[in-house]
Amino acid sequence: MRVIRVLPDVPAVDRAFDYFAADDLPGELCVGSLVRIPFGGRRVAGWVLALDVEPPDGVELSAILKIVGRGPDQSMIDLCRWAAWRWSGRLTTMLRAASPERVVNRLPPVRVRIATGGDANELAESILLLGAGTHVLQVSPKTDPLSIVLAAARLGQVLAILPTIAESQRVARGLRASGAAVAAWPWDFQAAAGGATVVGGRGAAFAPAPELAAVVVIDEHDEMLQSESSPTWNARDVAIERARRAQVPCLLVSPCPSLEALLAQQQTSAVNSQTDVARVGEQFPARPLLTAEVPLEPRGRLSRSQERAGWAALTVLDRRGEDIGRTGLFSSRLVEMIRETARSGERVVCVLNRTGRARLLACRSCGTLAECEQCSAAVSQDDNERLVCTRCQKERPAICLECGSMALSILRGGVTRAREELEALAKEPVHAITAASPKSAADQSSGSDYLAAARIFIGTQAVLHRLQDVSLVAFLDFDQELLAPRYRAAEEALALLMLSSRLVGGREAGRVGGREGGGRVVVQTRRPDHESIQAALRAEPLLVSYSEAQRRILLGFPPAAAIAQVGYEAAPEFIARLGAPQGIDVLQGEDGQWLLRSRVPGRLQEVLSQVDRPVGRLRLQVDPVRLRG
DNA sequence: CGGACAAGCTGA
DNA sequence: CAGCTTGTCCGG
Repeated sequence: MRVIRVLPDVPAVDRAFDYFAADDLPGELCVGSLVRIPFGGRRVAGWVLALDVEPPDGVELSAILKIVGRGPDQSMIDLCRWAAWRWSGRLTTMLRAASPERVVNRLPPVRVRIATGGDANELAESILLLGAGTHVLQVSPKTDPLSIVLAAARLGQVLAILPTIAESQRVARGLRASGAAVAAWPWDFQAAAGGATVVGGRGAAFAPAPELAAVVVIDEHDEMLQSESSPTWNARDVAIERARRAQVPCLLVSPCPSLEALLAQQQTSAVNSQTDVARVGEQFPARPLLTAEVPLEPRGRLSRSQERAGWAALTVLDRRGEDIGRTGLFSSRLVEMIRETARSGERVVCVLNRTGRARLLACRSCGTLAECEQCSAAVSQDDNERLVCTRCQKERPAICLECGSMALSILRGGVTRAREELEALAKEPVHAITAASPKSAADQSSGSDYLAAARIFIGTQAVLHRLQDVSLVAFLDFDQELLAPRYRAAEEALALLMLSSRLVGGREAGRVGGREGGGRVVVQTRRPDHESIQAALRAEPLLVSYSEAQRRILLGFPPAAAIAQVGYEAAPEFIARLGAPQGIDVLQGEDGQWLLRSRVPGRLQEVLSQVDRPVGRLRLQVDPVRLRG
């Protein structure tokens, strides 16, 4: 009979309990094993956190019911603890991410089968030779991720993390073809634990890898790498920490590197020592924040000509001189380009990040802005022509609250309205695609229906992920991206232009894309000098990094500061319990949410871990991709 | 989270 | 005061 410590798989219970474990239970009992336990009158799953512990006196222990299977090992539990600390989340949430989807009973002997064939990226190979540390590799939009992963997969077991599962599966196929043993996360826990090269989405950051030789993050700037619900852990940052602990190189790959990546690269030489790998008490090594002294230079870069070749030719349509109220969303020059492209049988995609029919309306007779009768936020008009509040979702018919008039004019239109407008201008069918429209509708592989022959599409930025073989991508209102009330707006805008470059250039091996491919990206803007546009125009993404770094330092946003957003009913009580700790700024937002900010490394995490959560719904998001919501 | 139990409200 | 609702606590 042994006494073991188990963390119940109950989100609200962030505490371990001790249990007896009979010696004759079938299955192997080790740290990280998944077990079934009686808990509070129920039977729940749990993780074994420690074996042969000293039980506290005065408590009657129960016995575990069953050893279910294998789970995350000790090093992965430690990494989960770090992530729970870093993003002020619960250990349970992180352990779930690190556990197999289905029961795994036996682990195969560890045997690494490395990649031998395939076209490995030479630049990646040379950077990997530098050894342990975080290395930023700035590539071209059309650099094939597979070639990068292949370069790493020659070293041994590799962890390859990509923003989407779909793209990770493409890379997995390529890796298999070159002779590597591949584990597709989240399905192949067993193979990963057996030494296969792991390929997956952000969750793969927590896959087992006993013989880890390198970690590769593809498109490390991509927001998909961050969890949108709290804890808002970011796979890139988990990858950096994981590689540091394992003393292996971490390759952060992107055509438009994030400030987080460039900062992390700078730090590895300073922070990367064996001594701080072990956790001391509950304290973790805090990474420095961005300062003006940090050089923003990727360690690896393609030649200028190689890099430029992947960025599509960008046409900037300056609308400063125009009366937008009269000319609408489509400048005559743009309509011309759209018609011309469609006439030659090629595909056009227009991007407008506003759904529905109208996003801002005013009464035609009295001029009053249409507001929500309940919370007075601006209302938008949905496809059914009813008015919907953008804040509280309350619906009402399209009537002016002031004078009862039913004639409302659209000040800012959405995709539905723009589609009608474009169809009239282009004189050919235009297809609207939004995140809400069915996935297969625009997928040319799905069928031989009329959409396969369709040439003009319009939609929110979701279209950029839905279509292939496009010759023209047009952003109808790029200022909306540039001036979005989000602190990452400039980087996000550049990422959109990068993604568009891929779309018009294609990234298939042997296909010529980007500038040489003839595809075009067009932006309509009143801010033609904005650094995001200039960066794409000159194929020099670091232009955004330089100006962004200054702005983040000035305004106190990540990675120059740590921030946390606190919301929901329990927020006031949480803030009250927090008090006014040193090194933390507490700012109250107008929408009942609070923003916490600290410019002292690790201080925010330290303070947040000391506050005990009040009862009730609480949203606590550390360094989220987006504020508000 | 979900069950147990205690404290408060209602109705005859 | 039974019977039910609402709140708080705790689980090994």
